[in-house]
Amino acid sequence: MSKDAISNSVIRRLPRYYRFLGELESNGYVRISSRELAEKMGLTASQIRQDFNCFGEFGQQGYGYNVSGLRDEIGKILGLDKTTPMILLGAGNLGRAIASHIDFQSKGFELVGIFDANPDIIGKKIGSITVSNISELENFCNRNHPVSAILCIPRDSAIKETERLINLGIRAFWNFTHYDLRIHHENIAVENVHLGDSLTTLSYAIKSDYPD
Amino acid sequence: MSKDAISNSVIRRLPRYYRFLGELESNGYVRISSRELAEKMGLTASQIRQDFNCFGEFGQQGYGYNVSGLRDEIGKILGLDKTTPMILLGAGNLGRAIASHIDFQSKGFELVGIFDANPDIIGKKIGSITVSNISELENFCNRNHPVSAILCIPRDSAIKETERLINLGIRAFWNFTHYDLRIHHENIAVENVHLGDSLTTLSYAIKSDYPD
DNA sequence: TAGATTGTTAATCGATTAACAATC
DNA sequence: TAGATTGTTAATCGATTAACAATC
Repeated sequence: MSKDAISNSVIRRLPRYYRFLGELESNGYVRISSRELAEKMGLTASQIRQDFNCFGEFGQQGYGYNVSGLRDEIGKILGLDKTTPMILLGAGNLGRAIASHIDFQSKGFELVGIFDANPDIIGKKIGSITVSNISELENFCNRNHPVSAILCIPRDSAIKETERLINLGIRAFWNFTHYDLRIHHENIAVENVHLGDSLTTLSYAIKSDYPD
Repeated sequence: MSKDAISNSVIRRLPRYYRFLGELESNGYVRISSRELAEKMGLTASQIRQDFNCFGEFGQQGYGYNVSGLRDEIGKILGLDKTTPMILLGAGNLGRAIASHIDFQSKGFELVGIFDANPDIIGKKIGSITVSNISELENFCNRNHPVSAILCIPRDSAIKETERLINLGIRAFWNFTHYDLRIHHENIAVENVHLGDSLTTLSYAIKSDYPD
């Protein structure tokens, strides 16, 4: 908002830059040129310089970029320097796996609550969090003010629960439902993850290679 | 290969068309115009017609598209009319969730084997499949000839296991490892899924909205 | 200073949108 | 036949790449 709107293509590359710079840092790199980074990432040096220049001048002519300095800058742009409370709806197979597999802290979030409707699951612990009855959502949100939510619930309940969550102050959705969330409210962010679409793309890749 | 190469942007939209057409079909739609489909999907009618015309003439002037006919055509393009055997490496939280959560059949695959190195997991059942010791991989592949693999293994073993799988005839990877697989062999397909990057993007969206 | 590499402008490429003749 | 909507060409827009002057 402060600068001209950054294009979506650039934003989507930032997490990958952040990851690569982290690896370089662990491997002892102190500086890196756009040319060398491009080689490692399979991009062009031009693109890398254009991307970084959307946000400011992070490099130094004749030297390149300071690896850890650049990583920190990108981390700040991505908002990884602050964490935001997040809740999970749906503690089935996928929900449980997400809750235990993802490193929320390093992605700018903190998982603070897990909710489900199934009595067999309510009360069980996932990591350090006890699964609550989804009817507790109102109480919980009024007390703890989470601003983001993961949706691992059945497709059919997605629309209804989304509306409910928006009314409770949720402003960002990480959606694993088999349903394309398209929010018409202002200032609400949605990241749809369609694992099925991803696998389907692989089917195309493998089968169109070897025509019969 | 038969036609001029289809651009990646088009391919990535096909699974979504396929999903929407399936829903329309369930809801009793027989025909649909590009204009109406565009509205429902949040695209332009132009784009939809351009996309479909990459593969042939699926519509009829003055009428539009036959919903189930069009869906079948796209299914065939995506290779969903045949299934291909797939194995899973790594039966931790995420691997188990993928194995039980994904409908492989409808995506053109059949899950035929699950492998892990952890003795606590080997021998356990996930759905109808018993987890095998990863040392059995050679035997299994020589007997069953899977052509695709899901990687839910730790980052560090990804490179080594990928090489091993390629030698065993695997031609497509669905990669959940925190590592960008870039295969230099010909005719090997990779679909990298970076859940962490997806969540990181959401951090950006939510935090850049409200500058401090 | 000379060499290296950025920041940035200009050129190219590809993808999306608009327009319309063909045709059901 | 008249109306609707496709298939397809042309125009626009945006993203990537190339080039180079600025500068460390």
